[in-house]
Amino acid sequence: MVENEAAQLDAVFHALSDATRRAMLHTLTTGERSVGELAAPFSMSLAGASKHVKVLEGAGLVRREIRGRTHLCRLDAARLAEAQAWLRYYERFWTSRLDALDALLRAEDEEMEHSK
Amino acid sequence: MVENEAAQLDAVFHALSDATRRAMLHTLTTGERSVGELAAPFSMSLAGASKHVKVLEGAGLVRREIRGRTHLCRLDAARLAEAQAWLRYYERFWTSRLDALDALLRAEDEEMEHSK
DNA sequence: AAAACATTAAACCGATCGGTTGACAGTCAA
DNA sequence: TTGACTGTCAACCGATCGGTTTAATGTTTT
Repeated sequence: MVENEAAQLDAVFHALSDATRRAMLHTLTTGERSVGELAAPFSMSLAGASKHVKVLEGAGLVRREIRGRTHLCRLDAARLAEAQAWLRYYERFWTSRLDALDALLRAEDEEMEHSK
Repeated sequence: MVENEAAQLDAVFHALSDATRRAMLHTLTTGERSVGELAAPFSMSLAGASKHVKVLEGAGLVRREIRGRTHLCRLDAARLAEAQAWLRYYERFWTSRLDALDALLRAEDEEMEHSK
């Protein structure tokens, strides 16, 4: 479905860029759901919701188990972990202010250490 | 530009769903860059790259300072932090060692499924 | 066998996307 | 002042998006 690493992230971030799909993922954190159950909260045709589920599945965020006439969906968070790993690289650019404060405090500690 | 919280996430995740824009963000981690400098690595018209920068700016990931005839861009990671905060809610679905093992085994199953 | 149910498939719609080209505007240097 | 430079804007293109409706597929119930 998705070949390389970049395309993987493309698919995951694109899947997450829609509020309906994010809500579906949130629902799935409380347990597995059929497509119909996932669709219920939205004022949208079932076919429309089904396409959202397919996007989530295509991004690897949801796995589907066909059981009789219902399709049971459950969350697969591994790809979310990859997305977070990507974001983690940028953590230092918003924790830097805290880091700077930390460094400042440590320098003060050291100074006090020297002067005592 | 972006009103509510959901639309905010929409914009950020959408901005991140393109490899060119992700690469631009990565470049900006090493310091500020003009639009031309951001565009240089890509075989793409300047106007095309300029539109990517605008998407990043619209999502609040980049701030721009117009300085003479060049537009200096720098990373603004606060919105990335919000995206990560969203993802953090899902951490418990992959941080468990059992979950990780489970995911691994399922991935192997899937691979065998594809190769048969 | 027939009817009800759960879901996808296909065709279609307008909007947006990622990209181009060409014209334009502001700034700097000769 | 005349160019060169940096960047945006506007119009356009084909592809994809999010959504619909209608039809079809397969499953369960009666």
